[in-house]
Amino acid sequence: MTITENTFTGEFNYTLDSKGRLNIPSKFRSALSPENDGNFVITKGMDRCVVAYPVVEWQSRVEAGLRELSSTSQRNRLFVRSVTRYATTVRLDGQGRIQLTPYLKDYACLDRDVRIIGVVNKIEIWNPDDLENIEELSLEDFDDLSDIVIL
Amino acid sequence: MTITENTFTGEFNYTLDSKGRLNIPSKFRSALSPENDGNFVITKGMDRCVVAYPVVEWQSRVEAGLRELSSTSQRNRLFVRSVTRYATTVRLDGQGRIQLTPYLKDYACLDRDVRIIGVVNKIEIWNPDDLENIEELSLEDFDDLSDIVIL
DNA sequence: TAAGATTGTGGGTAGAAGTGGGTAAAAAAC
DNA sequence: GTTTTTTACCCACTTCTACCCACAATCTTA
Repeated sequence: MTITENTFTGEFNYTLDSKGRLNIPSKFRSALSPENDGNFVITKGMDRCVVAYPVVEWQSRVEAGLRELSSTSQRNRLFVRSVTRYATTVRLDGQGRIQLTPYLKDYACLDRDVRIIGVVNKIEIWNPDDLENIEELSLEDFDDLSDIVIL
Repeated sequence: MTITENTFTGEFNYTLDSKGRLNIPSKFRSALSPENDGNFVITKGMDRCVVAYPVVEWQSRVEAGLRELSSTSQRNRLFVRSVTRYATTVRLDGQGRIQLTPYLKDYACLDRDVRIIGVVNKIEIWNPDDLENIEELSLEDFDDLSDIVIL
């Protein structure tokens, strides 16, 4: 089984400690640790959150996608830069924690309380307030999309 | 026989114990335990209930669909998040019980008394009072739909 | 009907998970 | 080259979880 088949789900509340360390849910660690070097890549997410990919996910999906983007349009160039320049490979410490970069901590307004959610092939790290304030999907939209994913 | 052919039916009353554990009807356990890792996925249901899918159900219906969705549109991102963040893989303990997450327990207003019903390919977990109220509302539609599904 | 098996419920406990802090090595600054 | 800051590793403590055993009530079967 490849690591890309692993799916991250669930929601977890943690706190950044005084040293700026962030715990990673133990349910997610197994997808990161053994054959996957215990490393993953953190960078800027879409809606003011921090995203974390297992390195294989990052390489196959993100890097591959970024390579496809034509760099003739300035819009694309800006996008590719903003994704890659803030991307950092991080490693779990002995207790399963990571260290966020100052930029990402600032970008996602992470102070002390942090909410981590699993989103299929990646992990998202949020300020709890921001996550709550994200506009909920309208019911019509939800129903439309539920045709694709039958609940 | 594949697990997807299994159909859940019936209604059962249980109680959440002091540790927050919830018994799963023994009639449902056989569809979950042996070849299916004993795991299933619990998440938010449509009408303030908690739904539980056997993992294979979840993977074939939900995961497969979610992976197809492009995350470039915010609408899609909201949808994927709203599905995965509340989903948790749980395992039956030796006595056939599961542990609900605090969020889902709160969402479905589950305190002590709990009603579990089988709904074809999934299980629904309800506050008994909520379930009764829903039933009353849908009574007038029952006859209409009975034309399609002949009982 | 009696005996055994199954099921629902409760609780103890070892180990895991989350959190905090000390310290030495490494990096950066002076 | 020395000092200061930062990082990473280690250990410690608390809380929580999962596993185990127990037992009464119900169901099954001989």
